[in-house]
Amino acid sequence: MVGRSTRKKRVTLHDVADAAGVSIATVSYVLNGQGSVSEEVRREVKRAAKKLGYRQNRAARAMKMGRSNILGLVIPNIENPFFATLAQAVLKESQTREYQVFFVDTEGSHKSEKKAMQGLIAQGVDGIIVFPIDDSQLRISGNTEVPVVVLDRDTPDLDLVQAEYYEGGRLLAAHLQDLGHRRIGLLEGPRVVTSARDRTRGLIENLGAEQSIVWREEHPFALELSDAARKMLDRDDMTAVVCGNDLIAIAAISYLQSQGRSVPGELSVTGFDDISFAPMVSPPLTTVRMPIAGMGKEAVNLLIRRVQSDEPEATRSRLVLDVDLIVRGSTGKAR
Amino acid sequence: MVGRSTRKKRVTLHDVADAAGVSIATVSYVLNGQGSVSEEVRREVKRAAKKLGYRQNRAARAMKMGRSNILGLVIPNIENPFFATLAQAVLKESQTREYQVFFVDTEGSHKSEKKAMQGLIAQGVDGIIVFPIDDSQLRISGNTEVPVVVLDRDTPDLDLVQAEYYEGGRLLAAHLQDLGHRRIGLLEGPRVVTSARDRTRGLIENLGAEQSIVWREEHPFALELSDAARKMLDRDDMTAVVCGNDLIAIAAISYLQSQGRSVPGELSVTGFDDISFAPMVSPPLTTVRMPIAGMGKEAVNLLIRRVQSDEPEATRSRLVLDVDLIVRGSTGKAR
DNA sequence: CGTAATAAGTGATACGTTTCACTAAATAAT
DNA sequence: ATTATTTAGTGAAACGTATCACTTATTACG
Repeated sequence: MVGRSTRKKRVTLHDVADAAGVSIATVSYVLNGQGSVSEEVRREVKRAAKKLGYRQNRAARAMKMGRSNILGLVIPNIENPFFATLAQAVLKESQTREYQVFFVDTEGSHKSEKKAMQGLIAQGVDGIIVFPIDDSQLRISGNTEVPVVVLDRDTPDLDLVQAEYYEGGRLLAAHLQDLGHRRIGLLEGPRVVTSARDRTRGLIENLGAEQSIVWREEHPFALELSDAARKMLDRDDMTAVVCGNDLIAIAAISYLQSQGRSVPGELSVTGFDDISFAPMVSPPLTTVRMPIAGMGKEAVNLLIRRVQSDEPEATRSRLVLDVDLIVRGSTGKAR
Repeated sequence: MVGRSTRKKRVTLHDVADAAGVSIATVSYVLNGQGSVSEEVRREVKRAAKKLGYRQNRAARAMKMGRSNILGLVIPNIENPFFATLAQAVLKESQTREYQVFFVDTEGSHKSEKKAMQGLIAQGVDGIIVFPIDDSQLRISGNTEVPVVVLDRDTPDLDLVQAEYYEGGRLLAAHLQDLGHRRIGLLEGPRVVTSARDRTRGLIENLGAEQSIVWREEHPFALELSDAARKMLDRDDMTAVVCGNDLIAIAAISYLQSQGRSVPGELSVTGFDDISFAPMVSPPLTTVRMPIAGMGKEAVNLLIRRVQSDEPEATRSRLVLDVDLIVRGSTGKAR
């Protein structure tokens, strides 16, 4: 029955100053570790602040400073485990750097993506990390008022963090060649997405002389298989199916099995990303591991550096991270 | 070459007032649709505001109003698709209600959960939605300064949104009985979590006379199977395994299959939640569908109502949503 | 000892809003 | 014609913080 909720008034610098018998300027200096103030007073102020339960009013601080210590994070779909992992990394790194983050899930809508960016700027974020839906409106932020770091999609003028997609495609080509696969079906990601195109290029340009793509079909990065994809998967002229990402691969395997076809006995299937579910499906997925967490972390670092340096004209950064081939059970010797 | 990035000064009410030849008070009234101002002036002000590209400074507004229009969302692990879906719903509903949300992933750490709540309050959020890791420190927010809505975990004094867990357990019991399963293994969720206990209770208290739990093992809500769990799954005295949630079920199926045991031929397996992957694993998962999105949405509504009504002593709400049994391929007749 | 430099601390201002209290003009009521 | 009411608009005071410019006391320097 002690502390009956909802204290009416918030404790302010003023209150602390009164309690400690000093000026509010001094309190401010102490709490920010600035100015010159004796050890004695410093201790007393800290004691008073703690005792009264003082908490900085961030809104006031943000207004005074012109900086909010808030970042914006815009992603297409948090239900995709890839983005979940990415978001987690971004949040974690932001946390340790003392930034809070406004999170927006555009659910794949361009309109919502645009609105999100606008909204975040209006809210006064210091910077934005965005994983665009596709390449179609890269210029969203052409003349934006805050620093922006773009993930995955190559964008003129903006800082970029991405991975070695081409190399990932190459690794898959090599792996399938080792296993003796000659006729390959391709369930590629949206062509309007740079990173999807790069994977495909990496694959195709590194196929062995005897290997070939017997069919290819564009498919969204989602768990629900399109009719066209099903039709392709029903074909019998391939021994391996390369999928644009793990979600597509998982859906494909599920469909193939439902049709009574064995993976990898009859067909090998590969994914891309290595999301957390990849090892848990049956059979476990052979895939290309993306440095997802690393991308998130680097994006935050890049952005904060940009936010804190006042020279906005610093040259644009472009960070490209390594990928690895992870061989699991969904690929095997070609029959 | 038109708008060379980084405008130095932000446009303020002052600028708009000057441009429109009125006072800043008038501008404020117009932009907020308040006060009494002639249609003529109103138009002129709006025109000026648009022309200058005025954007409200939320920090200043928040300071003046004592409200930020920001909510906090605290969840244990965004990589769990359950939480991803939940987060998505919360974000979406907040968006439409014109709130931004600070997102914190505690990654299962109690310390981080506590810190998150503190941090959010310090940041000046208007309210917090929290899905606690477990019941251990419900009192995190006993005498908090902002409204809090708790998801899933029953907490004294705080608004609550949850689902019919007990009923979910009952549905599973009935389903397994229909299929003739008599000897059931139980891979239950953490006992320290109310909702996990309720599922188990619902199951056990509604078993038929001839049914029994032949073993039970506590297991975290995660994709990685514990050694103890593996040991239990190796046993041969059960015909069905009931899992605390879908993640555990997916992991269990994966393990069983790797041991050469067939699901549902030899063993039936059930999950709980109906996450997006549930239908895509092989075999597709029989599970209890949680109204995940509904929970998120209701939580936001509850919280905003609480935030906007200044009577904090309103009686505590408790919202319990329905669940459904979803029968898929992972359960079959007992052998 | 006189002066310069340093240390410790304070008052006041500005950040961009919202809103209260007020004026001045116009209109309505008696 | 006087008074009361409404309408349109303004000035100024907060909100809580950070920090500049300043004072006073202390120490260092030659």
